[in-house]
Amino acid sequence: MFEHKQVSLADQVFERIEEDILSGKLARGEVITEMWLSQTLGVSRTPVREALSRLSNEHLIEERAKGIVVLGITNDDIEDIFSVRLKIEGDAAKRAAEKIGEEELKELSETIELQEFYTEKKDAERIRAMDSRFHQLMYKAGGSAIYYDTLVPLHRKAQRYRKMSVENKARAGDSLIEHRKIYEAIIARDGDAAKKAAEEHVKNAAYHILMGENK
Amino acid sequence: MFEHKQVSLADQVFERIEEDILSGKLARGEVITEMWLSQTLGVSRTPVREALSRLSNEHLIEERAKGIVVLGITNDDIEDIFSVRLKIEGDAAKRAAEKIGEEELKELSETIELQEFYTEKKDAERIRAMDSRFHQLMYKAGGSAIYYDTLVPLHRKAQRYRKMSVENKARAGDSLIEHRKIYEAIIARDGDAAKKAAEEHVKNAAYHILMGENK
DNA sequence: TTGAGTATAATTGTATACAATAATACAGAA
DNA sequence: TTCTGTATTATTGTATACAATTATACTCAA
Repeated sequence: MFEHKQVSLADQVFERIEEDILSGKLARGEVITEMWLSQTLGVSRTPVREALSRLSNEHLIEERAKGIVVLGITNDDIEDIFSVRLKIEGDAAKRAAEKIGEEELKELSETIELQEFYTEKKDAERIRAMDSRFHQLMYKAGGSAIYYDTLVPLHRKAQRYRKMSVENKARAGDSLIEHRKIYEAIIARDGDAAKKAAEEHVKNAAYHILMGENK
Repeated sequence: MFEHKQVSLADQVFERIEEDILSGKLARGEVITEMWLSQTLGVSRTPVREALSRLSNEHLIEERAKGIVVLGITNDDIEDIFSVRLKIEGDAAKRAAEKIGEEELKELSETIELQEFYTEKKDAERIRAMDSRFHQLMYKAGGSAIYYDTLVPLHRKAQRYRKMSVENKARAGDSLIEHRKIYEAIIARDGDAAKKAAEEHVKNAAYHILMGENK
């Protein structure tokens, strides 16, 4: 099924550092060096540099003359992310409903099955993975590289931000229900319903993550 | 003024290859290798790889097992780019009007002055540079890294696509007028007017670039 | 002729070595 | 003490060397 292409050290390093930044393990403002990362992670500077280059593109770090300063994301960033997603994710869903192929539909269905399974087992880590997979499949199914590339990093950042999004049981259950609703609209090839459901889903996720901050 | 930070070989290589891809010099589907680029450009593989990594992030190339395949962008991509920009660039302009600082305002003003100067001299290359600068300053002035990072690559791609956007004199003049209108709204701190002007500008650019294709 | 299997070579992924640069510490004078 | 200039050192930028992988070509048998 989900064929795993050879995952390079650079990829692993990227995932690891991104995770550490978004989860807050690497604090905003902290200054680190390539050598330190290289030694800590037990790889040479080459894959580290490649990972840092990507992180820099995504504005998660800033490469200074001497040392790398961790930027991470702020609550304001999260607000902006949902502000943007609110405006375009609906259209991505609509396109998905109109263009998705049989194979992708099957993958989407399987992803939801697994999400349900892990939600019952309360396996937060895998719930997150399925959430990512669902959204990425949906973005991809629309057939637009532009929408995909625009939305994927936004979703990644929002999802991993302090592990807030699907951490608690209530939200995990709601999220599953909302995914199902989007899926149903897509399989029915109902673009408008998919758009509406996706927008609702984004709105709820935004509400949860932003309100959750103040608890 | 516009302080030029040390520009690395990797940066130069990135610019060069991006330009070659977006202008069509490197054709869609073409397969190239790191070594070939390295020799052609007269640098080692290291900066080439760094540049390729970024290009890959932007979906302009695809790194295969053996060789790199040029993706570039299609007319459909251009449509999608304007579809997205149409939805969010207005808000970016609105935020700019609300949050811009004195220093940035001055830069914006100077950029328009220069754009006018180069438009009169019909210096297409520099007109493009000023167009980029204007938009990037506007995105930045809004104070949101998310909007900035989302919009900059979209604008870059649209602008360089086969050098269509500000190539002919008529569009260059209109573009200048539209920039002025956005600028006037921003300096008046009128968010709604800025939003409207920016949306109009995007709409006109889209019309020009998409209709221009069919001539 | 065609197909399978294997050897070869080309290409990428990673590590290391070297060069350039800039921040820091320190010394010395005012 | 405080400021300035210089030397040192830490860090990044680039090149090269090495390892691993995979596509391609070739050989040999059916």
